[in-house]
Amino acid sequence: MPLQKITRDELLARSLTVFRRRGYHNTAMSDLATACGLFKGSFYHYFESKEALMRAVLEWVQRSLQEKVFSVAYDEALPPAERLGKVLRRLNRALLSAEGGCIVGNTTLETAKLNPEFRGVLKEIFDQWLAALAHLYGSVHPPETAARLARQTVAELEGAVMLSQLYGSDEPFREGYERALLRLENFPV
Amino acid sequence: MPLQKITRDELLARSLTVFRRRGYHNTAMSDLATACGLFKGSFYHYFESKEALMRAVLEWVQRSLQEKVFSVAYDEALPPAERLGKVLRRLNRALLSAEGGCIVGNTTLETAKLNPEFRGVLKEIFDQWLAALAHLYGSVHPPETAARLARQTVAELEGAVMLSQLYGSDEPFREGYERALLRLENFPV
DNA sequence: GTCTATATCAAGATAGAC
DNA sequence: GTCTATCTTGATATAGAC
Repeated sequence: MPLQKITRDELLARSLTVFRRRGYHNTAMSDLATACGLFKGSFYHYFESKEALMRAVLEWVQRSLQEKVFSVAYDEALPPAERLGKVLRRLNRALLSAEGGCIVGNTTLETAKLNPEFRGVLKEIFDQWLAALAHLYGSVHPPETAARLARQTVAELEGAVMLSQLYGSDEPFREGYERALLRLENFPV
Repeated sequence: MPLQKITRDELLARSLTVFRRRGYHNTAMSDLATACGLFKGSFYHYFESKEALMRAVLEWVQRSLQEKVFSVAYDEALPPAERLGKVLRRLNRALLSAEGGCIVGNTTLETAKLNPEFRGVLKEIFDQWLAALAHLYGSVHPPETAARLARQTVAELEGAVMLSQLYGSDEPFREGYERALLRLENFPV
């Protein structure tokens, strides 16, 4: 039942959920159109191709994460531990506990090897994620250690989402989340 | 230039490398045929469908890992630390340092949500992987801790492969590898 | 067991009416 | 801005010759 009108941001948001669940190559323009209440021909009024749409989705994710999540790591009004907790909670909601898992991790494994443009945006996202965590861990650890803990945390969270998705259980992810917090307490978890 | 003859195992091995690099949905039967020196019609002499082929590939991976890698964890002729080193080195060669990353992780994120048959084999692989590591960590830690460390290690290695693939650097993976070893030394890494 | 040829279908994309 | 209709391509899969 086609809608009368839809904003570009709404298109991106709905496309995101479809890509996250079905993956990039397995998603058809008709899937996206249906999810947006459009007929598939109409989609090309907004985006010239499926690839351009995915690029726009990833760029939108990158901007949202930087503005609403990673930026919290640099908010000097809060103590580092609170910042980290806030970042992790927001990551969890925005990225990691959604149906279909993590659009960033999914798309990285499926397409980053093959598509340089996707790879570029995905690297930006991971760069900003790593920088935010390294900045926080840097309040307790020397810079080298902080950077290493950031890599460990990101790897662990992405791997934990994979296991949580596969087993249909929150446990692996919750464990990763707890350990990410402990790394600010001078525990070398 | 088509070969004269090819064994089923050779087909599986070559198909595996193609699926690992290109992903499942993005791989065409013609890609697989070319990699095997066959014309695409000939492929259906061995496998009734692309899905059946992928299933066979995953089952083959599962058997190989259990026989050649995970089984080492239970070899009582060696001390646990040596067993763990051996398991990790073999995992590294078989699964994690190959071009295109890890077929198990890639296929999990791309297809496990959508295809119950793939999900079954993939779960088996992760179950056996987790059990092998938990068994080894169990030589130093209580069972609950050992199981948790196994989950942490698997998650971290899969996430590290993702980052290593994306950045074209071995570092994230090597770090995960080192930490996996330290977890047997009573360090809660 | 492998090849050629082909059937069938779905997907990405475009054109033009409303 | 959305719809209908259609073009084109490429993919899975099959049939039958060699």
